[in-house]
Order: sequence, then C-alpha cells, then structure tokens
Amino acid sequence: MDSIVRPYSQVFDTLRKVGLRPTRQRLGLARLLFENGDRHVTAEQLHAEAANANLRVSLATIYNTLNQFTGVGLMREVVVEPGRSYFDTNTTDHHHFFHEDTAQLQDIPGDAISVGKVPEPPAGTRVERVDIIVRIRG
Amino acid sequence: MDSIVRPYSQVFDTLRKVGLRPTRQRLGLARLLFENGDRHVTAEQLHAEAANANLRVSLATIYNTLNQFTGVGLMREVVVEPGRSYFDTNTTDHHHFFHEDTAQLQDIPGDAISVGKVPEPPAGTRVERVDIIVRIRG
DNA sequence: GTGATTGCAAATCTTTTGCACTAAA
DNA sequence: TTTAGTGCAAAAGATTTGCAATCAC
Repeated sequence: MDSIVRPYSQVFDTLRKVGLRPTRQRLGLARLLFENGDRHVTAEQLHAEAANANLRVSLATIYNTLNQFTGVGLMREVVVEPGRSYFDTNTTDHHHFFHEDTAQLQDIPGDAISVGKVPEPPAGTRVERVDIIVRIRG
Repeated sequence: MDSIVRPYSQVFDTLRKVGLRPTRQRLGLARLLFENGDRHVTAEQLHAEAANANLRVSLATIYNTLNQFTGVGLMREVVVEPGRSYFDTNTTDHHHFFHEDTAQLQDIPGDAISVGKVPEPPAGTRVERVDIIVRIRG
C-alpha cells in the first residue's frame, strides 16, 4: 500500500522546493489542502479538519502555515468578508463566486468570466492583480 | 450665511427619509461623509475626522452609524483587506482601484471597466452584486 | 414622558506574537 | 549540535454589545 508513502514524498519534495522544512504539521496540512483538488479554507476550518484527521496542530501553526504557503506561492488569499480570510489552493488566474448565505467560496472557471475593458491604472502605478467577486444568494 | 443652515436641513431630510432620527451625531457624520463628494472611509478615519471637526462622537457610534447608513442604502461596504472595512459614499454601480501600498481606495469610473462575460450563477442562486478590485502598486 | 440613541467599558472574534520546548538536518 | 518550527497563552486590532445616561419628539 503505497497510498501513504507516495503522496507524502511528493508533498515532502514540494515543501523542500519552496524552502520550508517538511515537518509533521506542514506535511499533514499540505496533504489535506493539496490532495483533494481546489480548496477554499479559513484557518478555523482547516483546524477543525486537521483535528478530524487526527492531525494535532495548534491554531497558531495553522495561521503560520497558511501564511507561509501563501508567501511562497502555493496558495492565494481571498478577501470577501470583513474579519475573515479565505485561502485558496488554486493559484492560477481565476475569479470567485461567493455565496453570501453560506459564506462559501467557489471558483469561476478561468474562461467563464473576463474583464472587458481593463482601466488604465493611475499614473505611477501598475496593476498587481484583478479580483472579481460575484456575490450570489440562493 | 445659509451655508450652515441649508446643508443641515438637506441632510436632516435625508435621515428622516430613511427612518433614522436626525441626531447631532448622525447629522454631523452625514455632513462629513456626503458633502465632500465620493468618499472611502474606515471607522477609525471617520472618527479622527469627526474629532478634527470638533464633532464629539464615540467610536461605537461611528460603527453603528456606518452600519446603519449602509443598511438603508446611503453607503456601501467594500472589503479589500482582511481585518478592515471600508465604507463608500458612492452607491452607484462602479468598481475600485486599491492601492496596496497606501491602503487607499479609489473609484474606477463606471464605464472605464466592465465584465466581458458574466458567468451563469450556480443553479438555484442569483447574482447579488459583482465586485471588481484592481489592486495596484506605486 | 417615552422610546430611540449615545457613550463607555467590557466582550467578542480573528489573527499575530513572545518565548520556552521540540524536532529536523 | 544548531537552527527552524511548534504550542501555548497572552497580546493586538477591529468590531460589537450591554447598560445607564441622554436626547429627540
């Protein structure tokens, strides 16, 4: 049964590559985050999920890890609600639906939306990123 | 000199119209907010500005007022940064530049940007609003 | 007067930080 | 060993809330 060994070594290498020590906590969190497709999580959600998977990680480490993963480009931070941050494992160019009722984020496929006219940024500035949030209700 | 009297009565009527008692605090804040064109403020900013204008208002009241003004449609809340809310006096359909360096919001004229293709919302949901944030750096 | 509004301080919530302890290399 | 990483509890920051005092009508 290499279903345990193989994924670990992949994640292990990924962490090495970005210069983060493959600790038990980071390995566990990385597996939760990256081995289940595109994910949008808050720190609290990931914390609960880790506990559920018998992975003992403190909330402080969850925050540190999410910030580090974001810092090295493994994740992206998405801001849609005051007072809560979401982290997205999909780092490709794309946008989001935000379900106002359930506070859930959902990717909009890259080609399902586009900015028609990109405005000229004010003199002396450059565009860093364009975020589109389509707020929906059910 | 009706430069004092007239604006007050206008703001007075506006508050009445939306069902909020025209108190000294709400009148003062409304004047600061609406008599200087389009504004983007945080609670702290408005609090400082009020103090500056010799308007004594507690921070709690600033928060209450911004939320009430937003609730009745006089303002809009814009979320661009984790942990801080901006309130916009421009309630027309428009989008924003966000200066990542200075944490300043700036309106994008309504016709300078547009969504090319609006994606179909997931089944059973309707689009409430589309927010576009163009993040820029100087 | 009566009910809405305000101010203050305390409470809440999310996120960050300091520091002693633990683990990776 | 040596240095990075972790956990805990405390701290920090933004926002909300409870309640007595105050104000609008």
